[in-house]
Amino acid sequence: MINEFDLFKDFLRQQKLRWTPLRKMILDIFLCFDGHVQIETLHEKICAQDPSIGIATLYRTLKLLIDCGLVEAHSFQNGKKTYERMFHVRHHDHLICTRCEETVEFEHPLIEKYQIEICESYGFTLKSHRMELLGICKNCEKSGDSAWHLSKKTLLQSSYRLKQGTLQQTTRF
Amino acid sequence: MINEFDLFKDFLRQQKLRWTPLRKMILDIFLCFDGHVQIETLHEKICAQDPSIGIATLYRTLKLLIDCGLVEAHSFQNGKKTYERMFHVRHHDHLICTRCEETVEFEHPLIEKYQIEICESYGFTLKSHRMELLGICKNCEKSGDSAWHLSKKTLLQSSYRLKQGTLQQTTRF
DNA sequence: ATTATATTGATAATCGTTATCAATATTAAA
DNA sequence: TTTAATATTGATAACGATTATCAATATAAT
Repeated sequence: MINEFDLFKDFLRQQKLRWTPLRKMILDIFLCFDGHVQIETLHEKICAQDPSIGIATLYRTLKLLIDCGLVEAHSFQNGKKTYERMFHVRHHDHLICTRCEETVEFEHPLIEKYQIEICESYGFTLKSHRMELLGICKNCEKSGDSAWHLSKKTLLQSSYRLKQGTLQQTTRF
Repeated sequence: MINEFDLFKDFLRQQKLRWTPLRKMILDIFLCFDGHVQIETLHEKICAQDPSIGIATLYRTLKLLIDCGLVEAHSFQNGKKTYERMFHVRHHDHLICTRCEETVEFEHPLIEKYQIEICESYGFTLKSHRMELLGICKNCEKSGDSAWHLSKKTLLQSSYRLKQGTLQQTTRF
């Protein structure tokens, strides 16, 4: 049964690139993680094994892993990307609380089925998908906050900082 | 019937912020666009009316529009964000070609229904969702690239450039 | 062996986005 | 109205994640 390492090796050979100890190590460490990993996290774990490894190599290797389909990159609002294993994992989607950021993974076979139908009707070949349900979890709902949930950034704008003392009153009405 | 301008005005008043001609103008221009708009596009159109307006104000105003729920930001792989109108528009999801980035909007009532069920079963209150189906559109499928679809970035890496002449052979096998 | 090519780490560059700041405009208070 | 307080704005510096560059080294092909 083919595994990630074989697939990566094949890919590299086809591209006339090289299967190096470093690339093996990075793939190895990447596969330790489930779900979405950030570069930072990977880099820390890699440095624990060998601190001499540069961040550029990590980015480069991840790009190769993406190109050969083992990994998928996702962009988030904070400007960072996360990298997700795409081989030998059961697909799942995310339910995210927008207040506390609690995340629940779920899957729903019927939704998947309709996704395929939709793609076909537009002449697309479905490769993957991302579905995020954004809501408020039970706990946060109970502790009921303001109607406008301001971003931290906005709240910290200079003009807001001046009236920091009264902020609480102005944001809940 | 309440409109975007009233809603924004209300929001600003509640936050003790000001309803200025500039903010009106930016909202006005933003609403000219359907679907996803990039900062760049907005800035061009705004500068056509008044070239003295700084990009920082545009970012700031967009953040306010996000905070009051009129706009939603999406992050894309190229590191740019797009801004999408979220009021008085029918909700839709996206079908995206990962090769040419062509985007199709669609909606599917049954999927929406299941989403609500899922949320309820986890005790979440659904506020919004994002669903992106990633695939290959008909055109790109036809022009059939290699099994490994290399990112432009990877192809332009220095080591690849050296064998540029033979690139075509090495990438399709 | 010798040559050609790929890999690596260090670090500079890039680029979208944010923060800072001084000048100006607006609102509130007197 | 005058004055004080606060918000807005534009220019531009700073930031931070990612990428490109380059010289040194490693690996493969001949």
